[in-house]
Amino acid sequence: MIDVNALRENPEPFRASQRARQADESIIDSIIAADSTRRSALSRFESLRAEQNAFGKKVAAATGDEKQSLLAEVKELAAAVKSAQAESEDAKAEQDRLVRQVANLIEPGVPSGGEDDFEVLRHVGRPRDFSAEGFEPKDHLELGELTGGIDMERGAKVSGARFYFLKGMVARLELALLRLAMDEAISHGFTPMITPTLVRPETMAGTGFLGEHSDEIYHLEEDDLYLVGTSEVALAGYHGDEILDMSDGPTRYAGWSSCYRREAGSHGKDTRGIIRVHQFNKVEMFSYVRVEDADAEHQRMLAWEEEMLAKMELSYRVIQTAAGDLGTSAARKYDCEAWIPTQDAYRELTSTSNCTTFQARRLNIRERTPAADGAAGGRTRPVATLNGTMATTRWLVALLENHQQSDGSVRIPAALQPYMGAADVIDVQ
RNA sequence: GGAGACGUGCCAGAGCGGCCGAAUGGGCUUCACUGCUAAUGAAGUGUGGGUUCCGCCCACCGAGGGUUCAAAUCCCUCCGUCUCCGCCA
Repeated sequence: MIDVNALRENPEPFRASQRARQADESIIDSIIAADSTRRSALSRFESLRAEQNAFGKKVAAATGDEKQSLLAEVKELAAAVKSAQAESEDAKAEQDRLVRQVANLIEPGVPSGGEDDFEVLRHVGRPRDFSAEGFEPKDHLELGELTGGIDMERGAKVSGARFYFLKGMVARLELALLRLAMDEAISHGFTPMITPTLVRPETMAGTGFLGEHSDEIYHLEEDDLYLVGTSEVALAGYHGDEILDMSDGPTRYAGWSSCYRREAGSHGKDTRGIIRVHQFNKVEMFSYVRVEDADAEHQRMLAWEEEMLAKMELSYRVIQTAAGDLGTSAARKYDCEAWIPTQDAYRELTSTSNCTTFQARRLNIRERTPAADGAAGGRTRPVATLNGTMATTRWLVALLENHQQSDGSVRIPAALQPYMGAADVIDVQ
């Protein structure tokens, strides 16, 4: 959640952020009003409570008749305390309700506007020219079927639409991709993690996914558990309610997990193949850093993603998402989109977000600041969290299509070959 | 699935309904002593919030409710940990 103290001291950036996100700006003033109501209610309650506490000491010391009369006297006070407490709690709840509706304060330079207002930062590599090579590219599903590697029909039979089986060499290709991604992450200082995919409501809410996107998430009614859409959820919750030591630099985790998405509201979109599915696998980078280091870490994550794309020998572009298309938690987001020949389009393969202190505030994750000139006891403050994609099942789409050969076989990028028993091609069956 | 025990500060571990934000031990920090280390002694050492802000006040003893003038302490629910029995991998 956003920093209410900062908002109170200087509301204008928050108003501007709301405007850029095309969100409700008036809520900022509602929060300021709720905050002052809350604080005066709290003061009232606390002074009454102090009075009651003082009285309680007298009651404890007194005996006999004196005690009885004090008891009669304090009863009224107890009732007043109770109602003041209720008022104060209500005011706090109201402020909370408002504050939780506000998405993260955007970072400077994030373009205003919605989904189509992204900024293209650069293009890397050239899209492969199939007409110059003299053949028409097949799409990833056709290639997957030719190589015996993707079975959508049986996926649908067993589990329904948007489910699939990966088989044989394509299954191995996914494992190779994810293992390389993990190894790359490890080499960048990430600790490998295999995470839970079912989480409690508090964890899901903490990462900011239960807001406007809650219809995207699978919920198990019987157990009140949510299936995660990314291991980011578990990795953010991992240090919930903890005070971290950030003196040795960022704490980095690479999460490997299955991811589940309902894809509600995307009926008819990307229905062919495995580009948009209910279940896929992902290796995700997640960093806890000091606020001052957040921007630099974000740039590093983007660079690491680009390294992976380069190893996969894919051409892509890097975009910065516009404010209105950022998630609730993100203050800035970069996507890398790979060229997909049969769609004549760039499609998202990676996404890296700087969530600044937004998630950490909700999940209560702090660090101890170094004490001034060696004195004991530094203060605590929220850390920043960032996440970024190292690889996902969707990458197979780009790999299959971009590295296909005229006969429908698929070349395996050199970086993946060691993970596939040195095979260099996926043959047609 | 059945029966029971327990959840207190960085760790261990006390805690009659008011004198408990919490004994004691360890750890850690600082200081003193010592040629260095060790040992010893002294002081300090949770988090969040309010404020008339070098001080005072409020809240927090797994979480949430309740009883009471007053709850770490009593009652209920939930979460978690452990033990035993049963069952299944």
